[in-house]
Amino acid sequence: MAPELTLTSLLAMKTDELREKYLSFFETKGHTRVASDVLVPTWDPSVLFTPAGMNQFKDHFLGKVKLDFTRATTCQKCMRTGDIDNVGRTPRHHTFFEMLGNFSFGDYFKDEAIHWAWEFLTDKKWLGLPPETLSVTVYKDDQQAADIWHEKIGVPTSRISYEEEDENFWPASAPSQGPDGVCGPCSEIYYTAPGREALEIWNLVFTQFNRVGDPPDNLRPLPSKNIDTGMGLERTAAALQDVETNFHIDILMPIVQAAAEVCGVKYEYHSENGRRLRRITDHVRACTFAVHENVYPGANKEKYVVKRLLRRAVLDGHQIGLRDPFLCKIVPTVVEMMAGTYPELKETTERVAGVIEKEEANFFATIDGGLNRIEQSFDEMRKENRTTVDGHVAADLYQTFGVPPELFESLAAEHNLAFDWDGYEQAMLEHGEASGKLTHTVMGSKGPIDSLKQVHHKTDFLGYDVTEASATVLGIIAGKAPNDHLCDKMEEIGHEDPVRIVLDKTPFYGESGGQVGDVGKLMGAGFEFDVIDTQKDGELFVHIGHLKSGVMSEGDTVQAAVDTGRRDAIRRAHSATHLLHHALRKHLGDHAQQQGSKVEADWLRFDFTNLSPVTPEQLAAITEDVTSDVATAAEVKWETLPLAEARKQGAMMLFGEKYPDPVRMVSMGPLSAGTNSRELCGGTHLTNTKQVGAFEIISEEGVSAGTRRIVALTGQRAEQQVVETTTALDKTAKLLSCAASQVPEAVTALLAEQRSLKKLLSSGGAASDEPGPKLSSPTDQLSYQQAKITLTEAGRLLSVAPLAVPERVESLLSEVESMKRQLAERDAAGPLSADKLLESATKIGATTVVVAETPGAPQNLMRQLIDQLRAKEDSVAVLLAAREGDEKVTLIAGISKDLQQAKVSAGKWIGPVAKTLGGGGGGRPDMAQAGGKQPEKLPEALEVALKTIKEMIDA
RNA sequence: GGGGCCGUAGCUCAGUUGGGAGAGCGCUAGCUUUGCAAGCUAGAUGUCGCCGGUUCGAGCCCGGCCGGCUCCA
Repeated sequence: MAPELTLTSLLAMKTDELREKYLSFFETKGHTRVASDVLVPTWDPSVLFTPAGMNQFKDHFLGKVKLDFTRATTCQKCMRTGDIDNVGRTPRHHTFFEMLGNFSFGDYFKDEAIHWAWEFLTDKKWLGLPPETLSVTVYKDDQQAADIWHEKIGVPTSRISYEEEDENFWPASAPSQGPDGVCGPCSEIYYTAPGREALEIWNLVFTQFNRVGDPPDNLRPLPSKNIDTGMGLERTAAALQDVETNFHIDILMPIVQAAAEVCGVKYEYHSENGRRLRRITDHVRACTFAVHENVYPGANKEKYVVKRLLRRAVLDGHQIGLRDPFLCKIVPTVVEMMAGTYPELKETTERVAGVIEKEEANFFATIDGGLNRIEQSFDEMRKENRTTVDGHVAADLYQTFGVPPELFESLAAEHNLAFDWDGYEQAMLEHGEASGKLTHTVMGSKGPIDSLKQVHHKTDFLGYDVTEASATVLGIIAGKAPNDHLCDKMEEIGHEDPVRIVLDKTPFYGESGGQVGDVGKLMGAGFEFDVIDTQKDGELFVHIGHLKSGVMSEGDTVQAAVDTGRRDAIRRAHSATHLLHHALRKHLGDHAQQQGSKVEADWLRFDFTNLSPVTPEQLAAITEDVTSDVATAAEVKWETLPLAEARKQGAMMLFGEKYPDPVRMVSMGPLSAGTNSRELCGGTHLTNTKQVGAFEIISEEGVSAGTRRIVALTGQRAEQQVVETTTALDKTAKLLSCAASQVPEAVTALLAEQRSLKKLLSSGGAASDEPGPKLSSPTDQLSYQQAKITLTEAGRLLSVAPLAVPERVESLLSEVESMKRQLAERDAAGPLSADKLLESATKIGATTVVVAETPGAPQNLMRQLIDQLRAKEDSVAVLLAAREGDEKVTLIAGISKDLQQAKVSAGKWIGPVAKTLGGGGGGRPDMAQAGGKQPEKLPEALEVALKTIKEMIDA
């Protein structure tokens, strides 16, 4: 052998070439090449990201779906964040990576899997690795695999090792520790390049057991055995290209270099910056794919993971010395490197970079704020002479303000302070506990639904064509998970927990694609069942509800009837959703893609991508568009056609949705603009847009950064909304006695009047009669759209919901009225002044005592008068009282400094006075305030005031 | 889904058993200077996020809602 020659030829093996070779090799072995599933499989609630190649085949393995093929091969985009701390530090760890795999669903097993793996690795036509560079491991009890490797393939026993269940079993340690369900031994293949350590490149999983309970004898053979293998693309490429880390392979090194350039540093493998650049490379690649699939950084679930990945990478940049967004500049390189296999990335490069840039800027701002908080914390530590940063404090700062502990630590080091990582970890653990845990659904779990799936696979959906049909009861499930169970029959009426019924076919729509499930009735011989919701579990439709009368048994024939009134309302809302989507893209641009939607009876919620709020004018234009689309009476059609054909016709496709092939395409048009709406959609629709009836947008709001939400109504609910809006505006106009169009002006004027009255009252000035703005008589007619904008505008001015405007205006008017009354009262009592008060003063020794009522005086004025009196007289005690309406009295007392020194207190003085009035009060020694609820006792109270101050001064 | 923090002048924020809404920057005017930067003096600007409760009295206490930030799962 000439290793140099081999090496040279291997060096030419590019990553893209390896991927292609793998897939075509298994195609020659009868495998169907299946495209990579999405990275964020929203169809699978048990995971946030696709963790392995087998994920998209879960149901295939479990026999829950009808199989179109029994052998498949894929290159799957994957993401794992479990070992996130190791990324960049070790040669192999990634968050985002690609996994090559071949799968058998009850088809071939161990023998073929091992033979083909060997052939692919060693045959000159494929990878052509020298056999002596390969070694394998098997599970200690899997002599069958060991025999195949040794006797059939010819691997010497010296290169076959036996491993424990924690290493060579899937799931790890399943035999002794569980979980129950399908599992099996694995066999790993290692490659040892000249001068390098052995590297695991391929794991063959032989799922052949069903685990039932604890050992012994808990592994039962599966009737149908499966093969699930995984070859790490990056690590195998690294081995073939003879580089020391995955990050140096042909598709990753250019990203590392781009990162180095953007960060303005030189890339060195063994350096802190080297680790940082590799981490940046990994994270920006992961985020590019995630954002491409419309998963934006956010507060929940996968969105949160994306956010955390981005922030980690930004923090690395920050510690390198960057202060402005930079990750976004690496995105084009990522796309360039990955576009060979994933050309769709090119279509969204700009948007992806934009989203990343925004989040980066956001985080730099968070860091800035954090720096101040960290400095404050150092100040406190200096005061208390501590030299170690309290981990709990750091965790608190992180949890509350997002201050990264790494940042805290490095600044602490600069101040020569230690950092308590143990305390930090502990605090974070406590926080995790406090935040609660999420229960994961275990693969291969044995719920009653799963048992049904094994037998029946699917319910036929008839609801596109009919709303009533005869069907057979396949299963009745009662009780709450995990204690739910299948029943042969049920007769209990009035049970509290809903029962779930599975039928062989049904007109009921199961909740999916944002559309809620149908309600209705199942009727059979002598029984009646109320369906309150319909859900889908896999391809089974589950009718949830209550038995109303009779006895229902498995195998019974039922007449299933959907509540058609509600169904029609849902159809209106769903078709209107498509029209709205279409109009949004026309007015805002093609980026206004659906992010999520919910369709109920005559009610719809639509989330879409848009960076800024939609203006009222845009909303009006969008509403008008939809309304005229409705008026156009365009035909609504649906057809089932191949995915590729639908794409060609320009159907809108959404990420994160798993489209079957063929797909169902819903078309409407031609619409008012002459274009058509085409969406892939499984929902129920109208046959003509005219049937939508009325359409009304009732709100537009932000739901997370870069995403807006519109809520709208259709049919009667929309009409009712129109009436309510019109009525509210008319009522407001009447209250303000102005024309509807002038409501905003009138509201502004009213607010101004309220403000100036408030000011007048508190300043003690005289009332002035400013005429309000001249408004025309209430006769003009507004179009509905104008009326809506007008009312919304008024609502904005008053900071209340549009429909709450009349109420708010009414209360404003009455407030203004009462202030005017108060002003008038004060004017009637004549002007108040310190001199005038002095006229009624009495003397107690050297002290001037003023106890008086100051009608209509607000608190502020009373204080001013007291201050004036204190300035005029050397020794003075003042107590003023003013009625507020018929039920309240306000008292304010103040005394001069000499009296305070003589231990006289305004607070103590005012107490008994307030008590006389049925109130209480207090304050500082020099100035006190109190109130009472019985104005009629004011004269008596003033007597008490005089008496009390006399006693205090004399004492 | 759950935890924490924040919402006070145009901006950044302070507001201490609940008792006169503040500072700095910015803004306007005047003064000073040959001019600029700046300096001095005076002044204006607030539904204290919204709604309700407790209280004689709430920016402050309690409850609900809205908005923003943040962490955990």
